[in-house]
Amino acid sequence: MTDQVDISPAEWLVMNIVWDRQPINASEVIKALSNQAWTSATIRTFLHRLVKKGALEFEQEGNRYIYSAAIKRRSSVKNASKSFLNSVFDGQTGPLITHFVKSEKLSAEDIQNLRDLLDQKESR
Amino acid sequence: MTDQVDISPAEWLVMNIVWDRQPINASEVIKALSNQAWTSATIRTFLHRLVKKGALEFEQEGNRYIYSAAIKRRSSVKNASKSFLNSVFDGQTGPLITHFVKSEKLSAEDIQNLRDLLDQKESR
DNA sequence: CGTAAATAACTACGTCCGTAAACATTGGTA
DNA sequence: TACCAATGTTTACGGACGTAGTTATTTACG
Repeated sequence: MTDQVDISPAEWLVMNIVWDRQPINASEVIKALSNQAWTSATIRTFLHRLVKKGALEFEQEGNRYIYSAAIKRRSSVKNASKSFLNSVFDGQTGPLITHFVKSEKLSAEDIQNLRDLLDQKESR
Repeated sequence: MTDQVDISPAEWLVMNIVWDRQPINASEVIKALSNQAWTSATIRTFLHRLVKKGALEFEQEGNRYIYSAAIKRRSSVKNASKSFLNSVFDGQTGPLITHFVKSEKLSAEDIQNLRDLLDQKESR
């Protein structure tokens, strides 16, 4: 509700790093994303844009910035998930979940967690 | 694998109509999307672009086109879902499913279906 | 047959995105 | 202190996207 910042797919990778390890500086983010085929300049652009969008904030320390998230992960995930649900699955949650259960791997633990969740869900 | 056509969020709404009701002409698509705040010209642009992308094909009948999907819904959903999973949930299916189970409504039927699915999933 | 209505094709336009190079600034090191 | 390396800032660019107006074509109706 309060947030509503649009995060692009590439930017999501950056945000997830920051949410996981904030506060964090640019070179650490770059290192964490070295598996992606991006130059450091590209990642710095993403950081810059995310600050401009209001998704990140920073504190200056010497000549570098230490980034932190300025928006909540929970609500950002919620926004993005809702959009995805509505466009790809026409708002139908059942089919969406079915799809992921069917086509992705789940550990025994994941499965047990889900069973528990479904129990809770039902008993209310 | 074979497909790999990028479908934008707005285009997904169009594709879902077509997959559900093909073959279908433009004005039927427009009517089906009258809940969206789009002019008919906008929707015609989407149809046009989708043909160009190879996601739709058509047969001419008089002065109008009858559209059908040229790509499989299953694999398109799979592609889009994979991208979403990777960017927003960092590839982790468990958290993704948990999120949707927690934050969206599920009918008793949905829940039962899921339980069955989990049983199958486990026993192999 | 002429003309209006429907339909498709073409054009447009600002923004976002992925992708980065070029430039400016600052701080550490020789 | 001079200069290189790291870091941030600015600029760039083509393509996709949402959004639609304009133009051309075709068909149905009066």
